[in-house]
Amino acid sequence: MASGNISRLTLQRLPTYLSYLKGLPEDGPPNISAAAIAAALELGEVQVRKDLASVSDAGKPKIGYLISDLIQDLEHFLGSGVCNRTVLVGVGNLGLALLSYAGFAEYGLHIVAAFDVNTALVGSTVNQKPILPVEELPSFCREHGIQIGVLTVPAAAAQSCCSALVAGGVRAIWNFAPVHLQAPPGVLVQRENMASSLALLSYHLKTQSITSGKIEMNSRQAEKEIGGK
Amino acid sequence: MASGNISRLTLQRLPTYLSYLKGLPEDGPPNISAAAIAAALELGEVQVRKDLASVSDAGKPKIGYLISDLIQDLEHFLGSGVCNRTVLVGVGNLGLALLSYAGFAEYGLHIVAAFDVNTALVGSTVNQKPILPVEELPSFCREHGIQIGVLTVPAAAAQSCCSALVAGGVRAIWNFAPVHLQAPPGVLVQRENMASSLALLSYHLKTQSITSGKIEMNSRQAEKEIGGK
DNA sequence: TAGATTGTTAATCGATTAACAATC
DNA sequence: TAGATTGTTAATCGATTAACAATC
Repeated sequence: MASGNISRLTLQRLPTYLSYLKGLPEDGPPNISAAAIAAALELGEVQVRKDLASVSDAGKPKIGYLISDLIQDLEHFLGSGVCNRTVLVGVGNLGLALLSYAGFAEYGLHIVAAFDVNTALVGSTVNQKPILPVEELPSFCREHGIQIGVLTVPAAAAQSCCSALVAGGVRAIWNFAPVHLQAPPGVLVQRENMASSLALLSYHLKTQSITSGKIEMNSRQAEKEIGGK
Repeated sequence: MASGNISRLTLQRLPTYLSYLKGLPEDGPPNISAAAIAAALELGEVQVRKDLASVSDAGKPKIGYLISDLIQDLEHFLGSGVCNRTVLVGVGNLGLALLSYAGFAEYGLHIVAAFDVNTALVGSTVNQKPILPVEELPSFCREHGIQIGVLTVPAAAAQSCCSALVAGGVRAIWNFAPVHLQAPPGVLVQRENMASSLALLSYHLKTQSITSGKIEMNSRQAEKEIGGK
C-alpha cells in the first residue's frame, strides 16, 4: 500500500475497480487475477496491477488478489464512510435529478441543502433536502462547514455561484454548467463537460461514416481511430 | 485548416473554445489573441494555438484570430447543423432531465424517442418525445437510422440495453450508468463517469486538509497537487 | 521596417506498456 | 521444486511546453 504519489488517471480508475469488484457474485471464488480484471474492464493488465499496487497489498503471486481485502483497501483509500457535506445550487431538471439520486452517499457526497433564485421553489423540500434562497449560500456554507458545491445552474449564473461557494469556504466544486470557472488556488473545480463527450461521439460518427463508405474499418483501425484507447 | 490528425484531448477542448468565443460581447473587437483565450480558459497559449491551428486558419500574425471566422471553423469541424438521431433509454430522474434539456440540439444531438421498461410510462411523452417499450428498441433504431444511444438506466440493465442498441445498428453510445460496457469494435462507448469525478473532488479535500493542517498550501503546490493541471 | 503574434520543430513531461525480477 | 502471478525497472508512446521561424 504505497499510496505515495498517485496519478490523476489512476485515481479516476479506482472507483471503476471498486464497483466492478463489488458487483462480483458473492458465491464466486475469493480471489481474482489482474488479468481477469483487465479483461473485464478492457484495460492493460500491467496497468491494473500498477493501479492496484498503489493503494493495496492484497495481491499475492500465484494467488491473485483477495477480493474482500482489495475492496476494503479501495474503499479505505477512496474514503468510504467519509461524509463530505455538500450543497447543490440550481434546482432545474438536472439539479432535481441529482438531488433525487441516492447513490452519491456511497461516494461520500451528502447533500444537505439546495439553493435557487426562484422564490417559488424556496421553502419546499426535495428528497428531504430544503431549498433555500441563493442569497444565503455563503453564510450557510460557512456555518455548516460545507465542503463540496454542486453547480447545476445556467452558464450565465455559474461564475457568481462559484464565487459565492468560495466565499463560503467551499474548496471543491463540481460544475455541470457549460463554462470554465475561475477559482483561487486551493479550490478544485471539476467540470463535467457534456459538450466534450458529445464532441467525441459526434466525431466518431463523422469519421467512421467516411471510412466505412470506402471500406469497412477493421478493429485495429477502430481502436487507433482517435488517439488510441 | 490541417485537420489531419487531431488528438482526443484537443477534440475535447474544441467545444470549450467555441462556447467561450460565442459568449464574447457582440460589440467587442472582432479579433482575439491566443494569449487572451488562454488566459480566460486557463490553458497554455501554445496549446491554444496548436488546438486552433488544427481546425482553422483564422489566425493571422500580429492580428490574432478573427472571431467570426474562428467560430465558423470550429462549428464546421464539430459538425454544427449535423443532426445525429438519438434515443434515450431509461426515463428515471436523470433520463427525464436529459430529455427535457434543450441545449443538446446545438451539439447535433436530436433525441427522437425515449424507452423504458415501466409500462406506466410507456405511451406518454416528455418534451414532445414519445416513451416506448424497451422491447422495441432494436427495431426502432434500425427503422429510424438511430446513430446515438443515451443510456440512463440502472447499472444492472445497462449491458443488455447497450447490446440492444448495437443490435439496432447504433454506433455511438453515451453511458451514464456506473458500469463498464462491452461493445464490438467500431462502436464507441463514451462513459460519463460521475464516480471518477467524485473521486477527484474527494481526494482533493482529503489531501488538502492533511496538508493545510500543517502548513497552508501555496498555489504552486496546489496546482501540482494531483498530477498538475 | 520593426514589432507583435501566429505556426512549427524540438525538448520535456507524464502515463502506458514491455521486459524482467521477486515470491508464494 | 516449478509455475503462476505479482510488483518494479526500463522503454515507449502521446501530449504539453519551450524555443524558434514565419509573416502580416
